[in-house]
Amino acid sequence: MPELPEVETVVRSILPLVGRRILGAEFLAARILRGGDPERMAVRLAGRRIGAIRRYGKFILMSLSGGGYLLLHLGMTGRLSRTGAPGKHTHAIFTLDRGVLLFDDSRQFGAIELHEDFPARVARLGPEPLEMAAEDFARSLRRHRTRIKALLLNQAFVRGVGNIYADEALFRAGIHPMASTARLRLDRALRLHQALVDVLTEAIAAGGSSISDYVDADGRQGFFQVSHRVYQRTGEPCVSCRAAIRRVLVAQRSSHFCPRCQKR
DNA sequence: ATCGGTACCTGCACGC
DNA sequence: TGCGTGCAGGTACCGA
Repeated sequence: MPELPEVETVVRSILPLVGRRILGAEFLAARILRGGDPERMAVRLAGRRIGAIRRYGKFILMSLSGGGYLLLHLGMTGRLSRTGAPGKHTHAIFTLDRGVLLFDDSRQFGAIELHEDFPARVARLGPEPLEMAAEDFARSLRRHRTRIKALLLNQAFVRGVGNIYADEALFRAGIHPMASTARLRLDRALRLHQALVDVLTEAIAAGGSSISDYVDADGRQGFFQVSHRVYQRTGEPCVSCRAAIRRVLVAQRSSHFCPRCQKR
């Protein structure tokens, strides 16, 4: 589900939680805590107030009173909800002084962590693509030796790009997903940066892509999926040249591209 | 230090 | 109807 635009939309939908106090927390699936102890974590959370809520790539970071951070990752199928009742895949229930926050995740790839210091795994992420200068993006890109699709998915290169927006940006830039980064000419690298900025900006404005069941914390769907030009359009005509969209595996991930418009 | 492959989990669509 | 297969927005870990 959630890449940068979806997580950004979710974060905006939970901004009303800033200033709320956590009265209690209940964790129903220990796996989501990644080794953390449910009981101890609940005790440590109780009584703390939610401060700033920020997105770092695909991570959601809430600062807490008394120092420390609650770190959330939605994985593939994670959802936050401020409304509705706990269901089959509800793994965490935060009871607040006003309202509630539920964490649902059918595939359990998501994570909830409590850190007393700024989390190292967040500090290790690459820059935000929307805050990065085009020249820095191009320079960094050409230092790597891999296929461009794999690099876009590498969160240490830029943070927040996932399978949908990698494919969509590559299409807009006319670059084949298997193109070699080291041999990509400067003008094409700069064009890719612009394509990435454009597609992410448009997707945020659309509230993200709702592929199967993605919704924000208020249950609202995104509608950028109707603007996808290649992602999951295998066999359909290219919006630009009518050639059939193809699908190949790059770094074990489906990659959708136009064989005529996108060059290596 | 980097890279590709695999594992982790559940649900769904599809063909037989 | 049921069963097997392949696929799905994610990251972490392994060995090369």
